[in-house]
Amino acid sequence: MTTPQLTKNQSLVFDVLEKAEGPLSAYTILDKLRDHGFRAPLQVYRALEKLLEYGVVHRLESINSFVACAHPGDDCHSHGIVAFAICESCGQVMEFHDHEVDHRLMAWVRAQKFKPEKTTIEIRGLCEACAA
Amino acid sequence: MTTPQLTKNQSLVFDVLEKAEGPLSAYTILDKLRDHGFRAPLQVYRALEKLLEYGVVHRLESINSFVACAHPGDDCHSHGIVAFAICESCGQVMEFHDHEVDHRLMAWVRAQKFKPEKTTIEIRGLCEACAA
DNA sequence: ATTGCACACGTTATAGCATAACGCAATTGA
DNA sequence: TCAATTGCGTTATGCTATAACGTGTGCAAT
Repeated sequence: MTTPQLTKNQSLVFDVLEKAEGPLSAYTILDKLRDHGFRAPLQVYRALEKLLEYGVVHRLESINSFVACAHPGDDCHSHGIVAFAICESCGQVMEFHDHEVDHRLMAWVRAQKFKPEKTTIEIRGLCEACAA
Repeated sequence: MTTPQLTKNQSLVFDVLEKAEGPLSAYTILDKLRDHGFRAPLQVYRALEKLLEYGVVHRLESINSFVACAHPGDDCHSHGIVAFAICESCGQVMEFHDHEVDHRLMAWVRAQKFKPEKTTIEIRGLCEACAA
């Protein structure tokens, strides 16, 4: 799937996420876009919904926040399962992929005849700098 | 770590979760315990906090819900990373462990000098029965 | 050209999830 | 006895997410 041209709201939300140091909540995004005419949460959530669908933004379930995908110009849906390491001190997020992990999880899923739609892997802890 | 004697509120919350077919939200638990004197969310959240700490209950981050651990009498913290498959149709949850997945994730973490505190693996989709 | 549809958008209101801050009571251990 | 800890109850509040309504625009089929 290729990413279609973004609408105005989608572009604004995406730009905010791309320029951010770490993940942002929908309401934080809203606050950053008030100067651009945003007034209500739905304006953010609707844009996020599309950006998630296009695979250019990820949702971090464990902290109710969103980040721009670490692979600019690419569709993350094609990389298999995406895993995240989230520093609880500085908020930095590292995104990675491990095919062996994918393989093991998919093997389990297959054995159970479970039909996966969306898989979340999130490691919360301290990054190297913050753990020192 | 062994599980200490549960307090009254902790027991009530745990019993509700154990008897439930699937995961419950904190507010659902609250409603089920109104007859037992529960009046406020904090009564539930405080009990859950302890039950999570004892490892007898898990939090499902992706659906803001809680389940009793599938290994009665045991402390799940000792099983390594716990993974969940959550059926989005019937709500059923399957809990499993895969040491190879643990190993791969811990290898990555180690290479990055990241210090993990809590790891979430959740697969949402359809169980065999619901996918048919 | 107009009708019908799909989609993005704006607004208001509401639902659902979680915690802050206060105070009280019981327990424990120095 | 005193202080520290823990559990509990209550009120209030904050954060996260969606429902439901209506508007406008572009575009394709008739």
